[in-house]
Amino acid sequence: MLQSLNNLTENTKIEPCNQNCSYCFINYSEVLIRNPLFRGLSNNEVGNLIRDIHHQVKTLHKNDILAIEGDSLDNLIIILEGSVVGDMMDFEGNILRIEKILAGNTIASAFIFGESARLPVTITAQEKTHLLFIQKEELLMLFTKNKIFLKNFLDIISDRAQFLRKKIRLLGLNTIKGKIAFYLLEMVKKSGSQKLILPHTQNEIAEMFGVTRPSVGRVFRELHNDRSIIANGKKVVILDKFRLSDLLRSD
Amino acid sequence: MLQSLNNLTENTKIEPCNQNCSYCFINYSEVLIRNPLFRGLSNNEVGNLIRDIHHQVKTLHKNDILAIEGDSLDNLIIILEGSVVGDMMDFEGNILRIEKILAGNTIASAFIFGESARLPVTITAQEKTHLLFIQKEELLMLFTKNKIFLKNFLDIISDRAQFLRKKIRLLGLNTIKGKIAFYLLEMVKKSGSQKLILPHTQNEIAEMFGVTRPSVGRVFRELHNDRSIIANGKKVVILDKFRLSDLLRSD
DNA sequence: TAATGATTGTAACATATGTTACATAATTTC
DNA sequence: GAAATTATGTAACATATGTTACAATCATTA
Repeated sequence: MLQSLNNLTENTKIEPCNQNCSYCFINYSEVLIRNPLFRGLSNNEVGNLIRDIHHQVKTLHKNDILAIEGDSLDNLIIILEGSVVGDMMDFEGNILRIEKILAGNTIASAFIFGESARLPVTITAQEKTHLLFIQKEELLMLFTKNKIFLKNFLDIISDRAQFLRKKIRLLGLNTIKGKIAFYLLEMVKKSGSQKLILPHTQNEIAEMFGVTRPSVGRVFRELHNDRSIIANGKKVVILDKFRLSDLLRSD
Repeated sequence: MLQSLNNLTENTKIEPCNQNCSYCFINYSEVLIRNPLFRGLSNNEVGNLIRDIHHQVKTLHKNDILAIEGDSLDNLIIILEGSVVGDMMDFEGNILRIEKILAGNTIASAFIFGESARLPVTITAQEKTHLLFIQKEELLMLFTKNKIFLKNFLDIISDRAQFLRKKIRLLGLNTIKGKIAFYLLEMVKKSGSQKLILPHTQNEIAEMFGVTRPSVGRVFRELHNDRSIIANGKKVVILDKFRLSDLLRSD
């Protein structure tokens, strides 16, 4: 942990780009083009947008901590390569994992403005990760220069709000069994199959919902015993999708 | 309930304004001026902004339902007078009260854009309420015309995101005792006194946190018994603020 | 003011979840 | 491939919370 913080100081120093940087455009244009922030803009337009602003690139190594929940947030942060996770933690060490964020997405974009712009979560790199930073003021300038860019940003923010809404609903209205049912149904949706190899350990699932690992195991056992699923470690076969849906106290 | 829906159809019909409406400006400029959306703009500028766009005013009576969670959201909605509450409900009738919103504020502003712009909560009037609607497309136009307006909107959205973040933290990392402690400490902060007359029934508090009313009563009793508070109906005296803080698994 | 409805207090019991500990199996590292 | 580490399964017990019910008190209405 202390070592990670040291790494942060030494190896993740911001590399400022100059005014007409082509490094980012050449190296990351593919990623940026795919970013929802630039949807509907041509390569040329994206290039111009980036070149016109002061941007910075930062590299994180696996397990590096970019910032702590509550740190001030003055930039839009785009993941160029790699992935990070966002966690909430309390002083007893309990972890609530909010999200894993992949390359091509932005970090905490809904939190950049406001009377006190602070990071909602602690950001940790899951692997070697490259991040592009755009200062808030530059961002505002881009909004006035390009309406599509502005609309894209607003769309992203509202999608993020929907994500937070879903989280609140899940945490506020569901039992652990409901939460696991939600998780399994999401995995089915993602993989398009009732036969799953879960991409998370029970511990990770527990962190997603702010519960304990043995409780996660217990719920899997109960679902197995009442024939909603066949559970064998990470291998899960969904037997009764409707019964899972019924566990989910949704709309 | 059915009666409320009928009321919605008959008495809350949108009153469209014409192109140069001065009705809204004359009647609601005081409220609008105070709205964070118009912060830093002169009366003149606010008047011009409103007059230039197609806006509508809608009236709700007490207990009228404006819209159901999941309904499509095509407008920015500003509360001119009155107040509403936003609730999430599941199919078993459990209610999670997200917020009471007062005049001078906007409803679900963070959710207006996005790939599927939908209301995050069911909106119910607490009293007779006047709402101003600005269509999404008009809003976008206003952003390009007035940078201050755009910045204000972005600030509001980020404040809303912070609100949602806090909600998630509270729901995901706290026991009922922690949630009540949070509630009491918030009331102390609002009133500036350790002697409180709570503005909510136990049932309302239960809805705020998605728990049951007897559990709320139990927690009050336990806090009373361990001398953190003196609780006598809605009258609460905080005896040990630090012990309450300790119950709150916060940062 | 009396009646009615809403709120609060609380008990007994049931259910859900956390805690702790240990054994076994699976995966990763050297 | 062996050793070390991590993940999973699970039990026993403790604690937190929900459910149901009823009595007492308070607030509102006629």
